[in-house]
Amino acid sequence: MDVGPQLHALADPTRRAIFDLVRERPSSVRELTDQVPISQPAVSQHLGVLLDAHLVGATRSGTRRIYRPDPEGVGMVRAWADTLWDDALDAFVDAAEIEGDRTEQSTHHHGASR
Amino acid sequence: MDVGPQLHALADPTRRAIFDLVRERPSSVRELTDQVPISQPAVSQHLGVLLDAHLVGATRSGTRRIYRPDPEGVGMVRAWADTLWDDALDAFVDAAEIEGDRTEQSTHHHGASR
DNA sequence: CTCCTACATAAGGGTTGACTTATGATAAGT
DNA sequence: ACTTATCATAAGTCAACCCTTATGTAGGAG
Repeated sequence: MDVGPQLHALADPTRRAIFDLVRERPSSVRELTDQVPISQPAVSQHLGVLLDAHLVGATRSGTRRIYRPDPEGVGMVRAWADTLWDDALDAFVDAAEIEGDRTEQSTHHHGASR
Repeated sequence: MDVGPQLHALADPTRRAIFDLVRERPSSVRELTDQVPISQPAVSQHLGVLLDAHLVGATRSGTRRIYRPDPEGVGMVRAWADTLWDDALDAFVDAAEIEGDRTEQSTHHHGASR
């Protein structure tokens, strides 16, 4: 599962702020621009990145475009984060062992835990 | 909860690859450098970013430094991702309602606030 | 039809970021 | 003590990125 586009999109603070606003309430570009200290084209560009990452979706309503969160991209991020958690938990157990064991390392003693 | 540093760190593909290697098995800088197509200083710089984000920790073993995953940063990412999931789910339900309701138009032309 | 609002795209500038080579610091081996 | 191996930091280069202003497209309203 490649979460590259999603992580890239969410790495930027401004873009994450816009994404949070969309999560609070589906909004038009105009509404979002009014709540963020950047220009309207900048907001549209950020929304484009979020759109490519399938983190938000758009539905047209007259001349306006209502952006809302997209479960697809969000679900990918959540699944990926859970994978991180599981592996990190194992590593944490290993680290606890090393904690009381780290004075005797000699050469190769890499006991992989999996 | 500010996951800015964590997301910034994990957004870069090379850095994410290094992080995955560390998760598979705690490793020295030398070992990581041998498995990635960049120079040793570049690897050290990436590890510095991951270290600042508390995504990895380091324990010294002689002249080597063994890097391993840090549950603190990883836990923050997981908790944040779960928040995203919950909120996105609610928003998804709301979006379903709006689907059959999107013609609503207020008579005022300037009342944009929550 | 004409005007106005909403949004997207294009082009340019300033900043951040990732990689390189060169060098310094520390610990182990001979 | 000298050398070797491991890792970090410094300085410089080049591409990616974010924001800006300017312009184009599309859909109501008069």
